[in-house]
Amino acid sequence: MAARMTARERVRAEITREITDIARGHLAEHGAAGLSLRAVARDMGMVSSAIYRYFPSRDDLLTTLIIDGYNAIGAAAEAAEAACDRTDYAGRWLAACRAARDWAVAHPHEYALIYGSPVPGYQAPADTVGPASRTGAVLGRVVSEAHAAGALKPLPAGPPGGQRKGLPGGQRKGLPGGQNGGLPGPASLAQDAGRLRESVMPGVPDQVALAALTAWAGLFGVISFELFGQFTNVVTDTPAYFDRAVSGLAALTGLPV
Amino acid sequence: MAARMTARERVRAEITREITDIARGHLAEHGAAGLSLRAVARDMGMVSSAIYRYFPSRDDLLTTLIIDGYNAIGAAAEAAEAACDRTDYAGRWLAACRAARDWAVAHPHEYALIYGSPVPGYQAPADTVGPASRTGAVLGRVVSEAHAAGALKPLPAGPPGGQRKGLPGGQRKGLPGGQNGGLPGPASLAQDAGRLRESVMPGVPDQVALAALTAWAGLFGVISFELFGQFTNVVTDTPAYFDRAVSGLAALTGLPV
DNA sequence: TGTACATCAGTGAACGCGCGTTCACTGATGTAC
DNA sequence: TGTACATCAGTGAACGCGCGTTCACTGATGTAC
Repeated sequence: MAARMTARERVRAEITREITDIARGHLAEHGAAGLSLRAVARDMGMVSSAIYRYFPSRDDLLTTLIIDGYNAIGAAAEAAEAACDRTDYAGRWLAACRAARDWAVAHPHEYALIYGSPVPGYQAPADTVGPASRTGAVLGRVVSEAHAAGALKPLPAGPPGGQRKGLPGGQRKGLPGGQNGGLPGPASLAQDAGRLRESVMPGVPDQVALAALTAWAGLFGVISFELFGQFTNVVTDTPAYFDRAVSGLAALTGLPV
Repeated sequence: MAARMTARERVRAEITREITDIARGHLAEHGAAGLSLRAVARDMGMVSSAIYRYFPSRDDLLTTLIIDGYNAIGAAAEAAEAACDRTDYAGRWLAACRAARDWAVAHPHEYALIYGSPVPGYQAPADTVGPASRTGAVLGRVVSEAHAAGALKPLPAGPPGGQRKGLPGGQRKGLPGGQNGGLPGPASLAQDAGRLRESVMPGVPDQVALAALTAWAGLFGVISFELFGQFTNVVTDTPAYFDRAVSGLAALTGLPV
């Protein structure tokens, strides 16, 4: 990216990009588990060992693809949201969600790589967490700005005491008891909500933060169901259904839909 | 299962079960893409070609595991829901959701096999669709029985005309125009809702059917986020958060939470 | 500007591994008379 | 109850394939003086 680059450096950057592009193509054909350095090398017209000048191992190539994927879907959501009227909070929410879905539909295997089953034997390094949070951060910003502007509808109060009445047969696994002074659910949830407030949703109440978290997970549930085939023979007009679904999810947070 | 079985048939059933059990174990260690007939045969103390007496190909073994997985999570949800007071609709919903999550947490790789990224190169045959719908059917039954009993809160009316106002830049892909007489979204969605009514949610209004669909997708979004690592460093008390989340999703349908 | 040396990209062979599937075969178990 | 034949489970060898990674190497490109 720096202006001063030797010819060698420029060629190196170019070839690195070419490798990741070809790897993305293979991802689309054979999935993450089928991504092979040898196959990429073949498509590059190189001998397989030459790839090791650019990526020290297959997992490093995968990591690059994962980070690129998170950045791409995050950037799409950011750009769509940024193009909206600042006071149209529901519009901003919807735009971000649509952008995420559009990217996913256009790049189903990259989507599966980042939001699908973990790749067996692969451990995501710490560099992925920043990019991974971009899309959620967009959604969080919309909610917290709506809250700051007083544009959120009030939510119905949560269940008193936080923990629901038990089921017959008591099949809920107990929480590690007691360290929050007898109200295990709420205290720990308040901590989680506090962390969300600090990172992506400044100023919002616990309830709103947790609802936004659910809306975020729900968004990707809907996208995954569409892409992974659960909606086959169930939803035919997926774009129309998607708009409905994410409007419903937005309502969980109090956004005026 | 029939009472009359020859010794040979019983042995065959037993060994078939043993193969799937071992295969499930391998799934847990190496993921779906790493499931190998040879490895299963090794663990059985058989030569690899012997497996072909029981499964004609690797894909058939995978199909069996997929069907078993759907049946297992569906049966868990059914049993938990059946144990509840029939008029406690929110309790029935929560019980089914918790059972689904508990099963998923206990069988993460089987869960990934059925609700994660599609296995590359594998095409799910028609036998999977029945079992695949069991969990959703439980949730749908709760909602439709609650509706029949008049226990659902009324939902706010959907957006008039169904289709939201466009985004700046008009990035929505157009629906194939016109065949529903100018209101593309709602008419097609009404069809989808009608199909849901016929299959799993008799008697409910379109809006409720679509909301239940979103709640269903949202449930698995939350489970997937937990299992696939998206909640790492975000949610610490996952059981407590899960209860909150699925209560929120239930509210989308009008269930009294 | 020219030369000597260091750095780097790419080669080609090899290591050691695992995979799905086919095939002709041996024995054991079941069935019909 | 006993025998002849058919069915089936499991064997062992083989086919043809692909994989990640290492290593000593050749040339080309860059750098320091």
